[in-house]
Amino acid sequence: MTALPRTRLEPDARRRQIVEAARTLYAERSYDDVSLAELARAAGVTRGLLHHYFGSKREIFLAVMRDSVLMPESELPDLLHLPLQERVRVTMDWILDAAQTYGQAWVAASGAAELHGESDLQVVVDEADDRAARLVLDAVGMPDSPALRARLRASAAYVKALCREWLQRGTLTRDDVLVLLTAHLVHVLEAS
Amino acid sequence: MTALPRTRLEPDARRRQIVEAARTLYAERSYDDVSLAELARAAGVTRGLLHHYFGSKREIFLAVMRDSVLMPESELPDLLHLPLQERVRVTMDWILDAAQTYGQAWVAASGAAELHGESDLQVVVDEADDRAARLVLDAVGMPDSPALRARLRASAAYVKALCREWLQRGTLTRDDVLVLLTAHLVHVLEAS
DNA sequence: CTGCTTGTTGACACTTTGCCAATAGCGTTG
DNA sequence: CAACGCTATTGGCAAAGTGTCAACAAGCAG
Repeated sequence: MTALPRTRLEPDARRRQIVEAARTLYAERSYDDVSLAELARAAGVTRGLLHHYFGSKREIFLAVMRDSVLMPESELPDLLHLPLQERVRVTMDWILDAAQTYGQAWVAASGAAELHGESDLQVVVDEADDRAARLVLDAVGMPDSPALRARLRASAAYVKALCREWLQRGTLTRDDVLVLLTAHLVHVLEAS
Repeated sequence: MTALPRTRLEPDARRRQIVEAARTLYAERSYDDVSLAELARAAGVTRGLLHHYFGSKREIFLAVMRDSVLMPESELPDLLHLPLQERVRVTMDWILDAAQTYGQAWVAASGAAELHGESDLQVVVDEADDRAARLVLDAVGMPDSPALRARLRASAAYVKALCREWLQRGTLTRDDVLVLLTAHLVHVLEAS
């Protein structure tokens, strides 16, 4: 191994680079199949640096999750002139697009659990679901409230599970999912 | 450490004993916080034996999950004389009881994910959801079909997410959950 | 009592994580 | 332009963990 010239980066840039390399590895292999040594090699740095920036292996993993699990920012047009049913349908349609395009990790995050008490990962996923709930409320133009948010957080799990049936198992079509979700959300939102 | 007398057990009994000890530990601490050394101590055996029976640490974890994640067998009375809405409500009521009594792990298994490709844990949870789907179909007396099962598997994620809001966060009441679930499932089952 | 089957152990080899003092980019200053 | 200082980066050490295997012994059969 010929010693490479060591290059100095801004902390932010380095962090991003590491997270990016980690995301690539974690996309195909599981958490404990990927060692820090391998991750360091893939990122082009040494193990010491990983600890310097993230403190622990787990923390790197969580950093990857934190931004894999978030939905992209909504750029929906103003829908307030449409009836509720239609607002919901358009919003869900947008979400399904997002799931198909960016959401491999987001969708995958629904199923199995590294459960057991308040898992650190659980916290990350919960936060993401809460954001998704607010996003939907904003898109359909309904007032926020704790009770409604709780219902929508639970619905987020349903959305992800349906997307998994559609994208990973092929047991449902995109249209199946859209129809189910629209009806479901209309009901949840109207019951408030 | 005074050497304990070594006792010889039937393989099945030993396996159960180990899984039981592991479940207790995993109930409070996460997968990689619990070492095999500690697990062996808790089970009253040596590390070598753990590997002898399960082959790897991961396999022990999965064994614990496999029987934590299953719902108990249904012992519902025959509901076929009732209207669909009522059949669903009784079934959901029974599921909520089960969740409250046995289902800490089952509920927890909804949220965060040890995701990434086809995780081994994902497979276990999927299998459990599929069983739950069949259980519901049987209880409400509807014919099985791949499309309907797919919908119900996705609904299983929704059920668990609602139970988490109820049991772990306290953001919904048991009755909230029951009402939401009954309406949801009636809709899913009728749309077939 | 002797021998056999097989559940069980203890030690060894290897991998991995975490830690820390030493090194060296790169911008700043005189 | 040369010396300096800040700090990003490295390399090696120590502790802990997992997996493997040959040897040991509990309980049963003859």
